[in-house]
Amino acid sequence: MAADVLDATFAALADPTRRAILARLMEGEATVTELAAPFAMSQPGISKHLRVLERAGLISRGRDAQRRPRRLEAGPLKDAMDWLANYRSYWEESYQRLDDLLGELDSGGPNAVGQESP
Amino acid sequence: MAADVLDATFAALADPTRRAILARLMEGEATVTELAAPFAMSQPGISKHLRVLERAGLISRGRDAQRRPRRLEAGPLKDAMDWLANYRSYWEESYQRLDDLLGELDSGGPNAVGQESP
DNA sequence: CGGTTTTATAACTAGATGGTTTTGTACCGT
DNA sequence: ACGGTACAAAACCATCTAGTTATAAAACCG
Repeated sequence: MAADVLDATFAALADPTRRAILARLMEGEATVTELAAPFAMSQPGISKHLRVLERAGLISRGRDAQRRPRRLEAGPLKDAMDWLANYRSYWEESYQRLDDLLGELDSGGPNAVGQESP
Repeated sequence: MAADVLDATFAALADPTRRAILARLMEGEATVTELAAPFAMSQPGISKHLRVLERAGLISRGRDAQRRPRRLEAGPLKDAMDWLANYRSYWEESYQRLDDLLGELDSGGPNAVGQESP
């Protein structure tokens, strides 16, 4: 799982405006002006956010006359979620038991749970 | 779900060094020097990354003599994953059908899938 | 006490980010 | 052909980020 894909995805998600844009796109395609409407921000400001989302592969651009409707592309979100899923046991009920278990296995040091290839 | 929590969490995850540190901490507590070892980076550099992770609530600091072992705190990761889970249907097989369905329900506008409260 | 280990802090730099205003470009409608 | 709408691109600015080196502080070891 390429590191820079996760880099770009998480970085794109680290901004509330961009997350709100993605949320809006769950309802379907939307033009730039539609996407800009809810925000107290200039249109070029929104376009910059859209460029970030696009470079992360989270949205794609269509065309309809002058309009360039954006569409949600959720693929990278799956990659992000897959990465996070490695940590699921650490926030679940069974956390303490599993943590202790790993602590005891520590001497052997097998990569038991899952890791990012560095 | 507070926006700045997600901001800090996703921002912290957007760096491969920090993700690798979290992966390392899955195996259990580790001191700063242990965490720094795998990287071609100065110790203060690693300490800065640790500060970012700590401010995002992703790690905590213990104490053992001079050492300040870090421990994984996975809580915020669950919040991040919960947010991502809203998009699950958009990368799954049934995506197209579900997307069309939402498009048709659009007029009524019930918050069917889930959204960030802005 | 004196030296070593471990970590933190400060000061600095280069480059990225998030926003602005201004301007340009493409397409529509009349 | 002309004016308006939709978007993009450029230039600029302030702030944040990721790294560095150098230094200080705290606790151990002998």
